[in-house]
Amino acid sequence: MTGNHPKPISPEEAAETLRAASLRPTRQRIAIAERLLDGRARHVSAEQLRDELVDYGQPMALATIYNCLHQFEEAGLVRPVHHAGDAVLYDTNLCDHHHFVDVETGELIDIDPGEIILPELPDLPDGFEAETIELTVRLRRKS
Amino acid sequence: MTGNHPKPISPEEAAETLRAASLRPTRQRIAIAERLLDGRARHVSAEQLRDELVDYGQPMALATIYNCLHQFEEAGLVRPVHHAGDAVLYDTNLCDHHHFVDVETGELIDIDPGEIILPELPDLPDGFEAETIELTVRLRRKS
DNA sequence: TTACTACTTTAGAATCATTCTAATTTTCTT
DNA sequence: AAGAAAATTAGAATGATTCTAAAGTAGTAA
Repeated sequence: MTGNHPKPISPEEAAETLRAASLRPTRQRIAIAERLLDGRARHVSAEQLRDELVDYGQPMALATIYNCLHQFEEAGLVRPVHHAGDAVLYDTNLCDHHHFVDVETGELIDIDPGEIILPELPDLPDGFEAETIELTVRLRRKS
Repeated sequence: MTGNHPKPISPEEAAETLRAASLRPTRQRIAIAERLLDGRARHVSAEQLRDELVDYGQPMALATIYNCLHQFEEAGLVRPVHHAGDAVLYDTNLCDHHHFVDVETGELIDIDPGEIILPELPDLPDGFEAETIELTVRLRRKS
């Protein structure tokens, strides 16, 4: 329902967000939170994030990045998107929203939420509840 | 638009379908076509298909299965679905349709097409054309 | 602060789906 | 039946992700 943080985040804010999520504010988690939870809608892979952390002066083990992304996911701070063939992308936009996918590059583009009126939820199979609903429009570059 | 074959397929029909798609009707491709193009809506991974082919008495190299699935895909005989984390599933239902995804198992269930009225396509980014549009409803088993 | 315990990070090995390679086999055409 | 082109194959290679076990760090209580 809600979920945009439209402003950048300081290390202190990052630590606070982590504590609120019951995650110890370690150096590594703070650095990642600063990068990802600044309110911009982004789609990053673990490897892209690693490169970004290197540039930012906070290199860390890839395993740590995977660990943190999973913990952030469980805490509801990011959301995985599995569309393109290869790597999972982590989406920092927590609002229900939709994606264009460039089928050639795997790149994701958010669809302006104002543009889409979702249909009503179909009847769900018994014993299940809906977690997310997402429209995906696969795009190909015109030749 | 169209695409359901609501009846089983014989080796001869399979060969014919392959020829129509400019694919040589080899033993392996025929065996796969018989399994996949019988009109049932299915979602199979390469490994599941291999197991099925073993049961069917037509074991073949996994590389061949991947090759064939790609060729079938290019020929428009099956469609890949990339939702669950791990393996790509090949969908034998070529009609535009939508999926429930069990987030725990990765299993796909077709959504009854009558249940969904798709919204209008949003404005596409310049230079792109839409290839497919798909709604995904992620489900979690109620506790 | 100190000491303790639980939690984190880490490098590197392991895994799993998928792709590649180079050699062998099969199909199609003559 | 023979030759050329295409397909299949086993096994190696790749790439994303996960696991493991050891070393480091944070929170806590005295």
